[in-house]
Amino acid sequence: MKNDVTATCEEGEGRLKIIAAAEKLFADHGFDAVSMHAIATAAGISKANIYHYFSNKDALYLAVLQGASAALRARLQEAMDSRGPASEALRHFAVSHLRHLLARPYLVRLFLRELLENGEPRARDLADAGLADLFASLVGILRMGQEQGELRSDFDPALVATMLLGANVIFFQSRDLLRQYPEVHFVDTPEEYDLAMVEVLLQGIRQNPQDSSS
Amino acid sequence: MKNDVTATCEEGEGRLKIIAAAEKLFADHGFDAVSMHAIATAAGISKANIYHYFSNKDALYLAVLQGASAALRARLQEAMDSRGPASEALRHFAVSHLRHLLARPYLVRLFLRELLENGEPRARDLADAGLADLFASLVGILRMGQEQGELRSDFDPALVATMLLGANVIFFQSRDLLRQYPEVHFVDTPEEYDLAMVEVLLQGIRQNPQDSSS
DNA sequence: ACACTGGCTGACCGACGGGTCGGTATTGCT
DNA sequence: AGCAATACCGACCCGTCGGTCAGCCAGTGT
Repeated sequence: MKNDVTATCEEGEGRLKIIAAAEKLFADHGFDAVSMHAIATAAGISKANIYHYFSNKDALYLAVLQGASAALRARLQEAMDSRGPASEALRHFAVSHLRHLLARPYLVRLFLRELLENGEPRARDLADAGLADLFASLVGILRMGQEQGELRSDFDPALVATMLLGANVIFFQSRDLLRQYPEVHFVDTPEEYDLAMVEVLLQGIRQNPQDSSS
Repeated sequence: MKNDVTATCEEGEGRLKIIAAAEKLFADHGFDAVSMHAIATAAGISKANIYHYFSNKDALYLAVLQGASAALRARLQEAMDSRGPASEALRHFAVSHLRHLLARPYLVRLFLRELLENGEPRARDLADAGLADLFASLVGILRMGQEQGELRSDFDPALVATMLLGANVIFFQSRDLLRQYPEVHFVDTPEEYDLAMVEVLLQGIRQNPQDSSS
């Protein structure tokens, strides 16, 4: 025993290689479509060796999800600190959120997969908790904006939070698909997309009497 | 041969039972997690009998997807005929779209699953085509509204179409999750959600000088 | 009565899945 | 050096997978 605790979760070079390989494969193909042999090969080790680190396939999957959850939460923490006016906070949140989605596509797809699952719970709670965090923080921003009079108070913060999250998720999820349509020109500029999206949320799209220029 | 054509695709009682069972199972658990035996049991027939109707598992899956695609497209046709002012057309579209999503949750999850897939193409194109239809029709409505001066012309129709679709999809996808939060009270009233959502899109959420009452 | 045909089945096959076992290479401590 | 623990592997076990096959059992035309 060279150090105090090894049973927690950190350290372990081989472990990390396994998790990294499994993360990508699970995200790309789903739990059942990925064999332990495939993971082992991708990680450059033998299948039996995986069982040296993880008791079974579910445990490995859970570890991957937990790692993903921790990573995403950590990175999204930045998006969640809201300072300044609500409009600015919203813009910051949206752009930051989308950037993190795009930076970790495997983890995100892992989460979306879990959200779709209707059979084994496996790690639903983890995915749920992640989304709930985002949701709560967004609602907080909006409510603050309402209390300070910057935003109208006759709309449901939860509704707008859902819309913003939905806009980001669908952008992430159907980006490749949208890319095939030439009339869509925001596919490769996520920040632009998000800024315009937040602007629509903020200003609305209906022709307003007082602004008709540009 | 009691009737003219049997080789096309319709009719076939056993066939339909198989497809119905497979549809639910595939939507709930995904392609790889569902065994032919499970489908057979759910359909109340023997596994071998499935191969009497479908050449293999992929063919069955494809048939399910095609059926789903046809069903969804047919039902969504109603949502896509846009008459009247753009605002009304949008409301109609959104509510109708969401209603159809909620009425056929299995099919929809099947599609979302396919959209997530990154491995075998299997039936990506079908799912893609379905989404593209919706997208195109929505963009059409918005563009019309712009040309007729009802909507501002400085926003990207594709952007707003994406937002609306995203809002509906995320509502569908995370409905159960949202239900656990008491502050969210639109979970069980999809029409209300969609009307409010479209209203936000149309009117915006920023405090406008000219309207401050209710 | 007969054969024939289409819906249907249980028994079966090879392949591959997750998981185990016995054993070896490597490391680090004394 | 000796020793124990760790990291790792090839071979194997057994259940289940997708898929096949020979045949059963209605119905039905002759």
